[in-house]
Amino acid sequence: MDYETLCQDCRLVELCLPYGLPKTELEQFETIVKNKAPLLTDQYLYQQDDKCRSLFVVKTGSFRSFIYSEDGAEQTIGFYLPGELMGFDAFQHGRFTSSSIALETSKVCELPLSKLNDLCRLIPSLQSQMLRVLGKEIESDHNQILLLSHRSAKEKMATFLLRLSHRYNALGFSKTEFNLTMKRQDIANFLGLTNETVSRLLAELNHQGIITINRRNVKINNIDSLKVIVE
Amino acid sequence: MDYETLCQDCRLVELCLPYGLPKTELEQFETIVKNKAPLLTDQYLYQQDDKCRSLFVVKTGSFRSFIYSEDGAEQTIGFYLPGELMGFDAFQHGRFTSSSIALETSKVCELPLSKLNDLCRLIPSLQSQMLRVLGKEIESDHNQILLLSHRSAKEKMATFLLRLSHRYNALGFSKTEFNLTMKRQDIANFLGLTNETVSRLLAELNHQGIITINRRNVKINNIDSLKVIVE
DNA sequence: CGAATCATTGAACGACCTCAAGTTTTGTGG
DNA sequence: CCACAAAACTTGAGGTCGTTCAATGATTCG
Repeated sequence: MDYETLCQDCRLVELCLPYGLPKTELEQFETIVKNKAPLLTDQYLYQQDDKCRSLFVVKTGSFRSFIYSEDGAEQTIGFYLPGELMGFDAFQHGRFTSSSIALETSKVCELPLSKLNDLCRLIPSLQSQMLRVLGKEIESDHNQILLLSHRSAKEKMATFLLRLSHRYNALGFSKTEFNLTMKRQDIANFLGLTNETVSRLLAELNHQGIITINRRNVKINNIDSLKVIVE
Repeated sequence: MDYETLCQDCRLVELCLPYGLPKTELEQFETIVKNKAPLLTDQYLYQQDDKCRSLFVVKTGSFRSFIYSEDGAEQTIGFYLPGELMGFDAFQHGRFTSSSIALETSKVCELPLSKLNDLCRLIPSLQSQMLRVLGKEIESDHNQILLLSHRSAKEKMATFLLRLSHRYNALGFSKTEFNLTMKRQDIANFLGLTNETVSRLLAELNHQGIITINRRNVKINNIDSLKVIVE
């Protein structure tokens, strides 16, 4: 077996689906994980309406998921960092209702649904984990709804930065300095804004000294100021 | 056993969790369904941060779910009609992350989680149904994100009416005439608008003859016009 | 019947968008 | 490695849609 598929040695195991599984069951889980060739920037992991045969976990890199609305415009639904699962939206009809694209060279673990389902029946705690992760997805969508509904552009921008900071921190990276792997346009679309507005807001935060931004590199100088903006 | 708990005789069974279960398994499922006293208008089904011991299905009436954001303001997350499940957002940490309140006198079926989990292990097709319904919830949240991000107030309003029409139709009710069970304020909040804007938009649609609205009674006179607005 | 809640309507303001031009960075082929 | 084109990003000016504030009307309920 390929070294890379060993969950036991994966630094992300505590954030991932098999979190909390006893060693013997973790070993069972490892056997269903498939490797996939790394994806290059702008390469699709899956496309809307594709038949869904697997779920995917980000191992390295990052992804953007989005939906084509009826008029053909894209709507970004979310960004995925290491340890996060993608593909749940296909559970209803067996086909993906969104597309997922690599924002940089990225690796994923593939979890074939047929095997995953069988294993869930054998391992109740894996079953619970599945539901927990699904609940997390729903909660995160609710937070996004919250953000989009009644927040000013500035609040949206600050929240976006704080959430990224939080997620990178959970991954063991710096919570004050990181690189945005997505375009301004992607952020704007995700937040229900225009890229011009995003550009201006980042410039303003930069000017106020709250962040230092250079292209895609962000340094948060005053995290509390961001929190004040969000309230 | 109370008659009301018999899923076999429930007109909603095709929309509900046990959809597609063979008769013997449906009978098993029925044994875990608990009755609950009907809820009156403005009565909470559950509150944010409550420990989640059960999921709930709307049997009659309707509900509004919402989240208190940090500043204490409410954000309406969704409206629930008969056949729809509530409570999934609690899967992550075992506590509800939203509150649910009856919009009118309403009945629910209660599905105790402990028993439901056990049964899912025994009945694989129930397990699949759970995931399917969860996928539906996620897809519906994604549609809401889509709606909130880049749609004009008019598009939001038209979409809202069309979705209600569609859902009432699926329940066997008229798709052209129904009563709104929620306040203008609730609709506004749900759509990321103000109640004044909702009022004006409904008045405008009424003026154009596309709908006829009288307080909470809506008649859709020209469903195609609504679809044109949505595109 | 009176108070409270819900809904409607008007006028003015402002946040964000649109349009447009310019700058910086990235990518490609010679 | 350079030249050039394309893409990404920034910045400015003006316009618009939806909000805010305010007043009035309709309905519900004790």
